[in-house]
Amino acid sequence: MLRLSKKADYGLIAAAHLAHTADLGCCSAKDIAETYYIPQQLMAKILQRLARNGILISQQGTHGGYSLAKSPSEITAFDIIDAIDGPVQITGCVTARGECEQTPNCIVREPLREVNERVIQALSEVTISHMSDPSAGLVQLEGVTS
Amino acid sequence: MLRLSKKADYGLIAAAHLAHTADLGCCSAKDIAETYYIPQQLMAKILQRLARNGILISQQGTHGGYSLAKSPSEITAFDIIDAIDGPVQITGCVTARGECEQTPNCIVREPLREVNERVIQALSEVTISHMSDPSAGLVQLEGVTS
DNA sequence: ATATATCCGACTAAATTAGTCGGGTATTGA
DNA sequence: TCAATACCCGACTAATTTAGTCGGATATAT
Repeated sequence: MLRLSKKADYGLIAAAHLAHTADLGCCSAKDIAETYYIPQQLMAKILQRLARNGILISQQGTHGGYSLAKSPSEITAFDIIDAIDGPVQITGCVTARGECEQTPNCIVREPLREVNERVIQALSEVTISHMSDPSAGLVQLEGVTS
Repeated sequence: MLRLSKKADYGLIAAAHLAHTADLGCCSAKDIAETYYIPQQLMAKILQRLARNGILISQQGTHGGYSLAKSPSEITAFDIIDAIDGPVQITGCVTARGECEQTPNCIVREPLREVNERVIQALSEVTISHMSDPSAGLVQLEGVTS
């Protein structure tokens, strides 16, 4: 249904939360999980992955936790989704070799590759600062129905 | 992984195929399925759904089959994906009421709603004629790193 | 009539995603 | 030093979604 995974959703929420509370020092996985009613261990796993991808900085030990590795305006929705869900690729065959052997005469590949890039572009235009400050909307779109 | 379903893929392929072969009269589900090595009954189901959504016209009987209901340039990738996979919504809560009860303080909803509209826009800009004629590329994008 | 097609809901199978478990390491503070 | 807290991480199970099948119906051209 062309929907983000829950994990990616949780990751975005967590990043926005960390941007919100940046001045209070770091937050633990537990803190964030409890705030948004997300399973603790799952939240932990997601934050670990974001840390491994250089999006968050982790601090171990008693008063440890996570904080953003960069300024909220330098972290995009794409970064987070890509880190958690793996590469964004609308169709299986946008880059892959070896998937479409059955359909060597595939006629939709190239146009969809371009769509894919546009989707990535859209995701890259939304930063965490957009998310932590709802009033900072994106450029207005015109005439998109549904 | 933010990927289209196979059904949607098959639907796009079928529509592009029908655009290609429009002058030869209609194609049966069997024809298309065999050409692209797609399970016949599955292809049939997909085409039925596209017909129900007014994207294809069906003709029953011995030399029946499907043909496009409109000109290839008037049918978009969005139309097909929407018909097959249901509404395009990146996050569960972009429109829904009653999903985010747990996270009433959700801070990512609005920015993601805007991203969602951009995705829809990107999908709406690709028509079947783009797909059936690979040389007719989209407007070039600049500087999107994958 | 019969062969070929669409039509459609219900079902099973496969794959993916969500979430859990268990055992580990680092850091702080009593 | 020791206990408490928190990150780290792979492997596992459960839930959900997607893919594909089955069976029986209707329409239509020859």
